[in-house]
Formats: sequence, C-alpha cells, structure tokens
Amino acid sequence: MARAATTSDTFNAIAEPQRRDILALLRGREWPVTDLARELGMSQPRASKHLRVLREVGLVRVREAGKQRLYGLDARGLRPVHEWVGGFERFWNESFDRLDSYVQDLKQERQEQER
Amino acid sequence: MARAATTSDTFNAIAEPQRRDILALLRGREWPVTDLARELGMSQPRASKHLRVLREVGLVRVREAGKQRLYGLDARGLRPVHEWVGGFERFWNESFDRLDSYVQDLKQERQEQER
DNA sequence: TTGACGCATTCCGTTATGGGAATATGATTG
DNA sequence: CAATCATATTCCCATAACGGAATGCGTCAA
Repeated sequence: MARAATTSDTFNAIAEPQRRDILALLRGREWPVTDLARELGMSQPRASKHLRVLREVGLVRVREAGKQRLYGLDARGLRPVHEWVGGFERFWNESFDRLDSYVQDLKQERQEQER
Repeated sequence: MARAATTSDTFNAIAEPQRRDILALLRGREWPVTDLARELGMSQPRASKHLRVLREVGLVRVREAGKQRLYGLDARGLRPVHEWVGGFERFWNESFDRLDSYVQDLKQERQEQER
C-alpha cells in the first residue's frame, strides 16, 4: 500500500489555489474556457484540467453553446464543507485560556533567550 | 517547472480525511499522540506526520507533559476558510434557474436515449 | 546508569498531481 | 469538404505526498 486514495473530493478540489480562483470567477457569470484562462492568466489546457476536476466533484456545470462550452458555478457541494468548518466556530471564538497562557509562555521563553 | 508549490496551507491541511478526523477529535480535549493514534486507528508515525502538518499550518498546538506531548486544537486558522466558503452561500441557496433547466434537459435526453 | 516509554524523524517505495507541449476532437464557417 | 476555432486529452516530466518500517532522541523510573 502507498498513498491514501485522495478520492478527489470537494475538499481536495478547493485545496488548489487556481481552482479557488476559478470558482470565485464563476460567481459572476458563466465563462467559456479560453476567456476564463486568459482572465486568470493560465494556459487553456491548464484551465481545462482544473475545470475537469471541478466538474468531477460537481462544483461546476457545463453548457454547450456552439463551439464554446460555458462553465458555470454549482456551489451546492460547498455547503457540506461550510458546515464541517462551521463545526469549529465556537472554538475559534473561544477565549483559549490554555492557549493564551501557552503563548505567554513562549513569549517569555523567547525573552529569556534574548537576554 | 513542475508542480505548483502546494505550500502546505490550511486548505491543503484539511483536504486529508484523517487530518480532519484528528481535528474533530481534538475538539473534545487535548490528546497525547499514542492515544490519539489508537483512537483513530492509525500507526503512531502516521499520526505524528499528520500532526506535524497540522502544526505547521497552526491548526494544532503542542504542550509538553512529561514524556508525553499533548496536542490541542487551535481552530483560528479555520476562520478564513469558513469565510471563503461562506462567500458562496448565496449561490447554493439560489434557485439555480439555469441549472434546473439544465438538469431537466439532461433528464430528457436520457429518457429519449432509453426509448 | 540502564531500560522502557512516548514521540519524531528518516529512508524508501508508490502513487497522485500539476504543468507543458503536442495533438485529438467536435463544431462552425467559408 | 477544407480551414478554423474552442476545448479536451494524451504523453511525459518533476515533484509532492502518504504509508510502512526502522531508528533516533528525550524523559522518566528503577
């Protein structure tokens, strides 16, 4: 056995910065591949490949329009992600007592080292 | 040039299912590595490696406790993720007129093929 | 000091992934 | 039909990433 099956899921799809850029762009309207690639400064094959990943996890949809293919956003797959991350909301809002004291300890150590 | 520098960021850190499991576990309390590994059914080196990634992006913190190292959650780094994904909220709540009709088209095509 | 324990790291093998260049494919136009 | 445009795919390379096994290292107890 070797690597875990990254089974390209939604989390994986949005882990790549350029794919996040694509999704953000598609919030505005549908885009044909070439235009999208130019707008984001990437080659056409590159755009197509990223779009494929996004399509496979269902975050974008395609619509044929003559010889163009218009890509549009389908954000529904992001909802579970939002919910999963949201499950930590009360933790980043917490006072983090132990964390605060931990950070204080670090600072103090550093100061002592600097002496 | 080859692969883009996945510069292990938070998105990447949570793209790995086992790391998400770890984070979820740490919501409860701090855990020493061995216990955490056993609880999640992974080997100790594996747990250590995942914990390292999480540590490097700042999602967990460590505290020395005798010969143990207690890992705890620091969820603050998840906030930007939550916000980024949240930027799509109105889209997954949308009626998706065009999307709906698109899905209808697909269904119809399929039915026609089945005939 | 010697073991034993807890954890991190290293080494190695395998697979996934992103990128480029070239090419295939499908549709439109002349 | 030929040429062209828009897009997808393939081939190949380099590297990142995960896993296992073995090992290093610090701490504590006897």
